[in-house]
Amino acid sequence: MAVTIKDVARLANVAPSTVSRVIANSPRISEETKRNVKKAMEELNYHPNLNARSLASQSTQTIGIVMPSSGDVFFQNPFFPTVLQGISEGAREKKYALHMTTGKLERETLEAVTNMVQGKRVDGMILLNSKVDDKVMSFLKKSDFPFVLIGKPSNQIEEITHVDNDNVRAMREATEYLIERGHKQIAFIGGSLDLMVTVDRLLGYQQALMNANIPIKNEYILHEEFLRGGGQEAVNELVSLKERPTSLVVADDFMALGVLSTLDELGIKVPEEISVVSFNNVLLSELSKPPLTSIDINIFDLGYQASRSLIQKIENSAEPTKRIIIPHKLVERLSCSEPEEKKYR
Amino acid sequence: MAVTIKDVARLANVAPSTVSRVIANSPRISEETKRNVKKAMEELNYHPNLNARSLASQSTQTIGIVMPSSGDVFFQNPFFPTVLQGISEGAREKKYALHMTTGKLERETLEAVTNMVQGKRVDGMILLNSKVDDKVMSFLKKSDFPFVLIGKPSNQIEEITHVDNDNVRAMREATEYLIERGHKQIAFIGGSLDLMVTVDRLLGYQQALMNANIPIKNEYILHEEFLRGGGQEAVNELVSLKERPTSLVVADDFMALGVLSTLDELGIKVPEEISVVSFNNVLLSELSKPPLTSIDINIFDLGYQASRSLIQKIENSAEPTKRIIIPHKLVERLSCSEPEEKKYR
DNA sequence: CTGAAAGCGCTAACAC
DNA sequence: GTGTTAGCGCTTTCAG
Repeated sequence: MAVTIKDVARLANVAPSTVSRVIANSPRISEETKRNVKKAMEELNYHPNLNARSLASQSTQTIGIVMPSSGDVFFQNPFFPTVLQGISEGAREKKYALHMTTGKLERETLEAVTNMVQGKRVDGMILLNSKVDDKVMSFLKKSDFPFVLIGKPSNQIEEITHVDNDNVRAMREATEYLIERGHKQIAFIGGSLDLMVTVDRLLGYQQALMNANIPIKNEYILHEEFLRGGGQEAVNELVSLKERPTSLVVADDFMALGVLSTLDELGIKVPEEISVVSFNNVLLSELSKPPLTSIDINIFDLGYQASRSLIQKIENSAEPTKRIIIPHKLVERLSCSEPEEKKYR
Repeated sequence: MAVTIKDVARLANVAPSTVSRVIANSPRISEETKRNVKKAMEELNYHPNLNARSLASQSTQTIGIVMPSSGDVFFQNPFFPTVLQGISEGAREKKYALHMTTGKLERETLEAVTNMVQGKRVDGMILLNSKVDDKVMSFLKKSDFPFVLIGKPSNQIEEITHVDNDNVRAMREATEYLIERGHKQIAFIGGSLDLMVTVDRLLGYQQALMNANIPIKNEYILHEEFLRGGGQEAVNELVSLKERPTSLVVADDFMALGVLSTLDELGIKVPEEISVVSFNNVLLSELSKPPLTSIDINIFDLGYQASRSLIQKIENSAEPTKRIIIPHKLVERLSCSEPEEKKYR
């Protein structure tokens, strides 16, 4: 059996509770005994049993994450590891660990979450995919269990702490960027309308067009899977239109990559014939041909702020509900045509 | 306070131990009481406290993972999420959860691992990056704690269960593929020699050349970071050689992407002037221009088999040490020139 | 087949 | 400042 607090206590000639206090770094312990106890711990190579500690103290110093179900396309997208990296860094700084489960079906996922929450395995949860009518979220809400959402909740916005970008504005700016470059036929390639991020971006797109008095055409608005395949299909539809768009806003770099490669196969030149602005600015947007002009949404920060604010909430239950907006930035590369003025200079 | 086993026991009119037996699905409990107890659990919405259970039973049903330190380039590479997905799926099937920590420095990582192992947070560990002289690994070995390595250990191969590809053969085949296509000036762009995967692949490369009686030139062998930046630098070095190589084997698709884009900038055509074979076959190898011929090493399976064999080891400590070799496969695309015969046909 | 009781290793009142 | 003691909620002998 492993070395316990009692062994340490015996060796240091103190009571177990004193050892416990030393671990917790209680202020009302004399420096001397602290030293003694620490020496004893070293000597025995003592490490606290975290299960026992969690059981007694009702806290785990662990954050739970609902991963996209294995097999989910989300895994393929660089978004996931990056946001995880951010979460992980925020947790590490506060000495929290990460605990994750997957479920294939929504039912399984819910069960896994219930287990880890009711089973007291974690002190709080970070949710990644804010679906409309999310069972996991309503469970957490009902249980009054600390959680934060990355993305935007579909309802009860004011009552759910979440970390998000201003996707409406971001997409408006992306679209305006194209409008400034003289484009009027701008198509939108987004993900599923079940996702709030798509809803917001579509809205931003429409706002930009309206502000510029450009009519909104339904055949220019496409919804595809957040994956490269989506990009290909979308392009095929768009180029067969009689009024072919001269530019595209694409909701994800990965999709944009599919778009680019399909356009290339069709012999359509970017940016000469079609301009493309995409989202996320993951590494590969720099390596594509041409390099993609992309909105950097600071994915890492999304995760980082999520774990920080979750930990705040865990450690202070009076912490108010918050909405944290992570700034975005348009990164210009070579996938868009130059504005008219420049051309004629 | 949450509902406990006692509440269930009271409602079902049995002893707490009986409830416990029902949870464990003990065979020596009458069907009737089982039903009664289960009904009571439902009624009270009972969920076992996993910390208490772990404390009493000395098992956690969770697997620990050492993540690459946040900030590590490894995170950027699609390898990581894919292997994680495999691990996660293997764990899910056996109802194991995942627990992860990061450390920035090796010291921090070791401490985190020590905490989770000695702290009894996990039943076993999966290690991802087999470095030469790995402290974490020697700690686990010394503690006689179940773990499996993804990759190849730098020593004590026979004593460490690991899941790996046959990287020597894989790279030999990649190189032979180029030789068959008439190439004699073949350069090798790999990662750091601290990584066993690089050592193996370099060996395979050299074997192929030797078998074909092609002299091995040191200036054709480059080691760069496993990231796109690496690819760019490597190309710059290689093209400035007076005997410029006609083909490249690249240890990673991401690097290969950097290679491709640099070659493009230099106006060097692939595959006409230089052929490229790369490794991993991640999604983007299909989307590059030209699409990359790449060795698919089944990253998902690497993770999947790792968690499966870890769980076997956890559940049966007599389980022998194993070496699991995941098959690879060369996926032909368009980044290599055709063999001579074909050209003249 | 089921119950009683002794821990698992730690924390947190409550004493002194 | 430090010790004593009673749990945290579960599993697991040992009886019967």
